[in-house]
Amino acid sequence: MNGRTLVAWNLRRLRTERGVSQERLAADAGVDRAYISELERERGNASVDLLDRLAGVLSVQVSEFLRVPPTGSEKVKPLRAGRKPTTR
Amino acid sequence: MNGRTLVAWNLRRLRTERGVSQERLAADAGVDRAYISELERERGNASVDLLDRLAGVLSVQVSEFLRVPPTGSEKVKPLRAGRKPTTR
DNA sequence: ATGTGACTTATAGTCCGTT
DNA sequence: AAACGGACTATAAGTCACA
Repeated sequence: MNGRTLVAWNLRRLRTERGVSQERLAADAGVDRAYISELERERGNASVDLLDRLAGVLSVQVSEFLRVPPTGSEKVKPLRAGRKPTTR
Repeated sequence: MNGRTLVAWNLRRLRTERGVSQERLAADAGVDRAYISELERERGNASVDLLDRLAGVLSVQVSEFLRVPPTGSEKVKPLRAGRKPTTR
């Protein structure tokens, strides 16, 4: 998984986790809404400085953007038939 | 510690650990030698794609570049006078 | 609320050199 | 081998209108 994909994935994850819109995030970080959209679709190639600003707004470490997603979370894999998982 | 500083620190760390010159790393990653120098001195603001290429050459995950150095390794702090620390 | 295209401007990244 | 500068070129970053 390359860096650009990681950024896209994590950015969208962190943003939606917080229930904030691209518009809102963009405004808070002082970037353009269209660019956030591009980053989340892997069309933009963010600089470290930009990641820094976004990390600040989202209150996370910059490194969060390069975190590798746990296997199985990339595509929301359909569960294999069988015993229903116990609610942890 | 901001992203740019982390990249500078980790890039130099990973490169020197391997005993490779800026010139050599630059050539292998297909980037300019002068730019590697800038990155290590926090003057350059790398893009994620570039970090990707460097990570490839250095055989590490991209996230390595944003790893926070262990406390005490930033400046090679002079030891406080007193009991000599036991070799762990 | 997000995606996209067309456009501008700032800067990432190159290439030449010198110290 | 690395820091540093200047002049360049490619593209990140920002703006806007519209689907």
